[in-house]
Amino acid sequence: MTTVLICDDHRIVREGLRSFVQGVPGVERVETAASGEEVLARYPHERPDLVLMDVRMPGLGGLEATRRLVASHPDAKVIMLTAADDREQIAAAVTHGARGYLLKDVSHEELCAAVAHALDGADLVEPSLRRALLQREPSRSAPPAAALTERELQVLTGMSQGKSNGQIGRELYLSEDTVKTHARRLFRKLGVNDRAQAVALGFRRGLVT
Amino acid sequence: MTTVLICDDHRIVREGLRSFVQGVPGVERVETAASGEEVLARYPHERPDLVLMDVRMPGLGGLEATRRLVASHPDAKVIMLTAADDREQIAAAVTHGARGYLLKDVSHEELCAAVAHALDGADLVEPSLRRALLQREPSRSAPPAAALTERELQVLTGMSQGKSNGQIGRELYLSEDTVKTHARRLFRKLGVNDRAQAVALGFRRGLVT
DNA sequence: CACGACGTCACCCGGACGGGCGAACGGCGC
DNA sequence: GCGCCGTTCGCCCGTCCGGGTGACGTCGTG
Repeated sequence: MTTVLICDDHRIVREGLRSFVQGVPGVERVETAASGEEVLARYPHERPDLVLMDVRMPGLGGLEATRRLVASHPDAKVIMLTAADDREQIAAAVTHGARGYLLKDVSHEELCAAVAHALDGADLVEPSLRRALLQREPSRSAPPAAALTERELQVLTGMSQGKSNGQIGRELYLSEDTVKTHARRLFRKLGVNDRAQAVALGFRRGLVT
Repeated sequence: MTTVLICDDHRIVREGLRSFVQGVPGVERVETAASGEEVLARYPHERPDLVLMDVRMPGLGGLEATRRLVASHPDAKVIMLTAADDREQIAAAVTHGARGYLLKDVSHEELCAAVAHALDGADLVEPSLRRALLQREPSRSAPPAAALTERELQVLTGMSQGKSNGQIGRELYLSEDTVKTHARRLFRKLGVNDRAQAVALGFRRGLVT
């Protein structure tokens, strides 16, 4: 029983993907989830053979959801769906444990091929994106793109809503000093040095919405 | 011959929408376009009865495309598709000439109903969004969403790239004090009080990328 | 058990930021 | 000509922010 689990917060995208994936030979069941949290909750029971996950989602983003899923289920196969041909996002997707990534603009054939290959167990990359990746300078050995912790993500979310450290602290029942500690740490991880940069990067990577 | 034209840069979304819309009684032909430019080019020849347009698209955004389309074809019916339940975006959609707006998370039934009503000639709003709009305080009679000037947009862009006021000033050949003046003004216009909020709003409104 | 990662809190300090205010110039429209 | 707007620049001041450092507790892993 070959099952594919689709995760996206937009019903339209879920249905679009479903109609695409249902045509793939070998796929017998297609399930859908509307959030990263839902995937984490359902995966242990349903054990889909492949997860198609959108990067950009409210709450747990696709990246973080994938990281956690792969951490607890190392054999999980995740293909990340990215809206834009953004090297940052793709690199992030791979470092977070995704087996592959697809542009939301893929053709029916490309998606079929990708799903089929992934079900075969092969890691894969979308051809046009592979080219984009290969074009990049091989110099910088890639900062490991450290994953944010739960708290750090909460603080970043607060920042993206324009809240001050004090406000974030009150909402999370923390002291302002603690929020500042989390802020410092997430700045380090993201490689930025102020909240504006952090917010911008958060949006670009789909950590916040 | 009732025709609906779907416009979105992601094939998956286009196909998802197509599968939704094709089920609507009365719709005989469903066309798709991948950009706002394509819609403007094809509309005069194909004269679709309804256009479903995504707000977030590279190049000509959905808002600008709608504005131009309605300017040249005042009888054009456009339903805007928004990803997030964002009052700002919806208000913008309406002021740009859209007859209605839908969340990308609509159910099949909601979309069918919306399309059917729009084809009937009625202006419409998505129920869950209407509620969100009605919940807002009726006190503030809507700040006209003042447009940013060229300079202000440049400063905001710099902010979204994590630059300090001094850096922005050096790049634009301005004094830091001048940058701060533009910053203060764009904060006022956007209704925020620090750069992090401004960056977040910039991303949400698509002012920066 | 010891170690590391995470979370919580605290202190100090310098600098960047944000707000209020004033001022001057050029262009545009009436 | 007058007024409005956008742009440019300056000053003051309070404050929040960001960096450094230290500390303590709790987990889970090795």
